[in-house]
Amino acid sequence: MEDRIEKIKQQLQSQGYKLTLQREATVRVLLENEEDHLSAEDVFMLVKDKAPEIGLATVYRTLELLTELHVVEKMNFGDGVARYDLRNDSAHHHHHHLICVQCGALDEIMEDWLEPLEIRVTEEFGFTVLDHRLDFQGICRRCNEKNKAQQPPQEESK
Amino acid sequence: MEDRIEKIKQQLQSQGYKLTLQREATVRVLLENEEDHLSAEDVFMLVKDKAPEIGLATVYRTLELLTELHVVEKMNFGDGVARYDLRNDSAHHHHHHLICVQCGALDEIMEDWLEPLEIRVTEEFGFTVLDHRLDFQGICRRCNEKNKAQQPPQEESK
DNA sequence: CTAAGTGCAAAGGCTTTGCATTTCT
DNA sequence: AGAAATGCAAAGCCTTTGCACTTAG
Repeated sequence: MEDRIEKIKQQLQSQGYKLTLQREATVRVLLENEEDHLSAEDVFMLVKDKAPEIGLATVYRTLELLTELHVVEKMNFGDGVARYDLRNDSAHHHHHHLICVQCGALDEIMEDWLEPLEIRVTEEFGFTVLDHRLDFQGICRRCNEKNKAQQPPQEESK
Repeated sequence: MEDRIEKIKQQLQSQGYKLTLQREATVRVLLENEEDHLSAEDVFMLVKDKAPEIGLATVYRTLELLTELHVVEKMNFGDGVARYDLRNDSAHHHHHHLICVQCGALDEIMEDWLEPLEIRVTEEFGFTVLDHRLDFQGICRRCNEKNKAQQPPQEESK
């Protein structure tokens, strides 16, 4: 944990960036919530516990900086909010998402299923893959079961 | 072409929606630009040729309606603008994207490479797949060649 | 000391909404 | 006729930016 912070610190410093209290607090929040996909607003609220004076703009600026340094990955699930994930740049962190359109649950597949496809992309398209995103939209197990139990209406509510 | 418009018309009517000039014009624009990923603004500008009085709000409302009816697919490439694609709901239209991070080119793979993975998702996660999205980010063939020709600088421009 | 970073508030995009008016069925 | 749809402008989000002040190195 501390060593990972240390590493990110050095990454910042080696690029000539300063190590401010706000930046460290932000990185800590990201580390402590590695499993989640936090929005800037989420990070802001969490980071205020550690650095109450921090402003939302600084959080945005820090997340942008970390994205440039490839420390975090900026993601977009189509709900209009950017979400940020710490990158495990050791192994390809590349997880895939299962997004339930009924209840909104977001599940993850932690394995990387795409290696073979990346090879195909490279060979057939001359395209060098740096990153990828695979999302499935559908009905999650829980909703599937719920629906089976109580025969659902034909029409969607909206 | 006309038959596809007819089909969408009927789809609208069968759900009790009215067939306005604006909606038809919007659908035509989408049909005529099927290969592109138009933003609402793009659609708006194109549709103004056919229906000059139309307002941007109507375009948004129409695109939202068509999304609900699964006539179009709303997409998000992370640049903060929603883009809309007509869905070929006959065959799984599901194309994948190759996004070049250097020049911004957006190429497509028109085949569906994910059938086997969908089966796995269903079996291993009890998740019913309705749709999916697969994007690769990286360097396109053209940029790769350009880079090889003129040994590129070590640092990115920004 | 001085350039980089911060906080605040204002400004920017894209998208949605309220409301009076128009239009389809 | 009556409900649905439209256009316009205003309002709503999330995000970025300008600027004076603070701080890390």
